[in-house]
Amino acid sequence: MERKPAGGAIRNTERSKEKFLSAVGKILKTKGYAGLKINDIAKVAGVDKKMIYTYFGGLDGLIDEYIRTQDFWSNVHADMASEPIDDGGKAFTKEVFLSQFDYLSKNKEVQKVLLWRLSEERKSLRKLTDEQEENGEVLFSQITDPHFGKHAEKFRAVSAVLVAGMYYLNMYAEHNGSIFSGIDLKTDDGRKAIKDAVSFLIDKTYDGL
Amino acid sequence: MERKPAGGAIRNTERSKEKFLSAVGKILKTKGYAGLKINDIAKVAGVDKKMIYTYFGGLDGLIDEYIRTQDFWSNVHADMASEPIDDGGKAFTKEVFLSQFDYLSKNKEVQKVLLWRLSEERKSLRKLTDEQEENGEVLFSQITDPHFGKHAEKFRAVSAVLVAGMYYLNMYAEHNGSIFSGIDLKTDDGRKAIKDAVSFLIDKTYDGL
DNA sequence: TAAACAAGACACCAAATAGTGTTTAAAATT
DNA sequence: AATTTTAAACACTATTTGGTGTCTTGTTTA
Repeated sequence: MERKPAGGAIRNTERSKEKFLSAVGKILKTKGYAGLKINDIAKVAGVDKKMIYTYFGGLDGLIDEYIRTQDFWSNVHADMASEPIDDGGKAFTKEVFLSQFDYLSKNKEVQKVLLWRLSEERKSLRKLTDEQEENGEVLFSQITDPHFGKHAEKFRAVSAVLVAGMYYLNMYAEHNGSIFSGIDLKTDDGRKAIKDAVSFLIDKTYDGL
Repeated sequence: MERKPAGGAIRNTERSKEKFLSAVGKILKTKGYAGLKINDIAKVAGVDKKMIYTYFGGLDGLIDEYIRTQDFWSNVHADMASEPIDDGGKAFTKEVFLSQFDYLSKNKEVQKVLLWRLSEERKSLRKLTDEQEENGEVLFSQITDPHFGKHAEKFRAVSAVLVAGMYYLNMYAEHNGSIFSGIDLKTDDGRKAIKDAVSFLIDKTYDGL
């Protein structure tokens, strides 16, 4: 019995699966999670929607597999210990936060995922959130908690506000008028002002805690 | 001709309009903007959906009127000059920011509007955003810009990050796992940690700019 | 009180949407 | 080469959705 996966030019399970998954990404990027209708996905993929049921058990299965297989935050947990840390992680924290900010502004897919997570309850998204939280936990418990000692939680709170702020501002720039607090988030100057502010606040936190 | 608006116990235009508008609010609060389907609104209102077309010209008209007639940010532009300002607006800014944070956590409707604005393009929502921006502009140009002089833009950038951060954290707490950077945003302690951090960052900004 | 008006109930249509049954033919197995 | 398997097209159903036409009857006006 045991049938080999189709490797032909016309019928090919793996290739069709890929087409579906990439169609999900394409639609998510352009229309957001609300645009993930099964008919449209099939149309974009160029494969009959029936296959979504046979391959993934349905729309939910496909979407969950998409979320599971994408590595949205690959940039972050990249190189933790590239350089020795002797400043309590100040430079490293700045680097992580600011590169996060730029990464997000470029990557519309991740922006949509952020929005998605705020809008819809979904196990696979929750898992994504938990993993991200675990990831951050490494930075805190390994590097900044030891440095800040009894003020460790305060630093975490500052981080929360800064990261959350950068998340929101990026989503805002994409969808709203782009001007927030009089700063044009779509210009390089505006974005630099935000990054300088974050940098400044990190400095002050390291100085003043 | 000139017919008086129906004031009967059974048929009453104004009352029905109100029912529709309040149904929109109720659904928005519980299910978010995606739940604003015309059939469901009519069901919640207890009035035939046909009336939505005759009164508001359709679903969009109803929704726009809802947005127009609600005063989501009434708490903010309340009392600008309650006390004399001699600290460059430090106390006032803190007060505005922190009360904003608490207000948002209590008011689910406004949370949904924030999310809505990030998700859907809509003139009436855009207008809301612009009005809010104009409102903030008063605080900046009247109070903080003069105080910070050439660093005025830097303070605006800091404000942007802090306000955006508080927006995001409130939405996050409502929908996601509630723990962000190791801080439980649903507990009083966690929320206090965030507020302390914001307060701390404002202090440092006033000290250090 | 009778006539005119309009609120709104009810039934209907059309489009979009998720999901399934049947058939075809491409590719693997024998 | 014949047979079996199954990828995938096609056609279909059911449900949800927005939107409209018609008729009844409460309410206002004359």
